[in-house]
Amino acid sequence: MHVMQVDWDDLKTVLALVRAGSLAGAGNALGVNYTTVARRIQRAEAAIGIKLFERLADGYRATETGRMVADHAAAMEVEQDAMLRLLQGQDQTLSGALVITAPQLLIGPYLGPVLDLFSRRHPQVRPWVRASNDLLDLRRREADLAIRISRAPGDTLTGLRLCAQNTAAFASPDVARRIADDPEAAIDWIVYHQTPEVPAAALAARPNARVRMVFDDMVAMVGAAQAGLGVVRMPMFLGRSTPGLVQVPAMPPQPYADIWVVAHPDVWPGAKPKAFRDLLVPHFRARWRDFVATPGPG
Amino acid sequence: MHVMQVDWDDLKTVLALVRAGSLAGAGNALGVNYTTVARRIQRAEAAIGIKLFERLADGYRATETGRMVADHAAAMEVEQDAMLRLLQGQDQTLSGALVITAPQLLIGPYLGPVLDLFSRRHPQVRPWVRASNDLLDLRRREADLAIRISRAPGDTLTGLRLCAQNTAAFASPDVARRIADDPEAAIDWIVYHQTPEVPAAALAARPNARVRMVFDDMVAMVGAAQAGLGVVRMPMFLGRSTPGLVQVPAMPPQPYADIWVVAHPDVWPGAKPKAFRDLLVPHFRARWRDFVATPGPG
DNA sequence: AATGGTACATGCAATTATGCATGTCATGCA
DNA sequence: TGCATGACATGCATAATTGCATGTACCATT
Repeated sequence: MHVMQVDWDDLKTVLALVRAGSLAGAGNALGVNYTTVARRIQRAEAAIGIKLFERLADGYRATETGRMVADHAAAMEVEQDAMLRLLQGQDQTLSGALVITAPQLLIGPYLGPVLDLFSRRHPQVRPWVRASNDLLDLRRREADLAIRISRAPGDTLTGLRLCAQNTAAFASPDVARRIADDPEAAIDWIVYHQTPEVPAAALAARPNARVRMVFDDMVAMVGAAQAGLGVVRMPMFLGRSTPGLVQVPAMPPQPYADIWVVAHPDVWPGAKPKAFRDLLVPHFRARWRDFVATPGPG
Repeated sequence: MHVMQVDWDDLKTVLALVRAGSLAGAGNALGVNYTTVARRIQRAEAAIGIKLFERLADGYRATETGRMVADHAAAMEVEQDAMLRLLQGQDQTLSGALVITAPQLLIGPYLGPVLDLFSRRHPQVRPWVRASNDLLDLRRREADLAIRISRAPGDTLTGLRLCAQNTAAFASPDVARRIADDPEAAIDWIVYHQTPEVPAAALAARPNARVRMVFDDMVAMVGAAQAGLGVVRMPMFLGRSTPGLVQVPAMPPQPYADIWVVAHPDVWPGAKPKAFRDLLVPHFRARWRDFVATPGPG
């Protein structure tokens, strides 16, 4: 029996399985077959001489030793990510993948044209778009560039402000007509689960209002508005660019967080992220009026 | 082309090659064939898209990027070593390898019997002895236990003092006879390269003395003394246990650093290191007189 | 009780990685 | 100049790893 040695990729596999809880989940994360995950775990356990996981009916559960091993593997992953970020930041080629994340509803009308232009300008670069309303972890390289709605780029990220924005009230034409015909009619609001009340600014404008439905998904919420189920407060770019919605006077336009493009400082100088920003920033700067209530200076 | 992914074992291979400077050296360190090292380096360079090494006639030389990658891989290795130390410290089995390092000349007469007993007591444990006068890096797991000559265990290590010791002057019987026959005769010293002068205590006892030869290897130096080339200051246990050497009055016995057994704190509690200490400590405690000048309390 | 879905275990075939053998090149020494 | 040594490159055979297919088990739902 030799001195204890574990393949580093087996440690990575242990980490993936601790995180995922199942062979299939870990295999997806690693890009290998789930039977490969099972065999690597067996190999790691043989090398270490201790069980790292209990095999349960509904998946693998890490033992205390398994969690300890995963903690160290996570620290190794931090080093790998730091290295890869530096490599990306130094990468002056315009070929290979560029991972961009943005909220789903911002991609179609605004990122779409930029991606189209970018792809024509730089055919060797493959944009990989990760639509997500969650903030992906740029330190862990879940994306290279992120378009975010926030008030600042974030303490650890480098960013550029794309434009300011407002929210306003939008509804289907039928709902809009009913509101216009009867200024005293009750307003049915469809609200987002994170702020499940009638907006304060809306109550000031039209007090006779109630929350009719609460949604936890913005796409579905927009669909509900299109279907005439009520009034939705949404960013003005979204209301204006969604067919079947019109702005209604249920709430005056409100200030909202800005739109930013951000990246990890290590990645920011890379040629690919820079090339994408070179097209993105002018595109947004040319269309800032779409995002705010008045066509004056923002 | 996918998002950049590098096998972690390939990163480990990059680190080994930066350290070794040649494919063969790296292969030795990793326990794989040198052609495997070459292919893993090619694989890593393909995955990253940048050359990590220049191929020179006398080996591989890391580029700046190669060194950066190796730095991160070294940090990953620190994590691996911390994990493995914890695993070893928690290991309550008495099977598998135990790596012990000690100065060459201490092994034969003193560790040999302990190793013999230990191996009989615990046949499932395989001692792996690394004879070295250099201090191996216990944090990097170059050894599990170290027998060292020093004044303290070291800031980051856990240790037990085995015994005190003195040095004295030893020579061949012929040289000893010449010294005894003529108290005014010049003394030829053979000295160690780190302190290449006649010992001050020797000059006080016999001022007519000179450095005849300087050695950088203790084993060779002992051999030179046996061959009658001069007087050597050495630990008393060594002089006493080496055939063909006798103590000579060229220098009174001098205080010298103690002998310790040390380990990394994470590894110290493990069953194997503890079992070895359980035999080692009594063995030395029973023979402390071998190491000092007088048979009184040390 | 039956069914569908999810998860894991295992044997076999395919793919990938590795080691060996051979050849080439550069360098230092006699 | 010739030889020995050390280093790397490459093709081929072998060994190891991986993915696929099949089977079993468990749980939730109907």
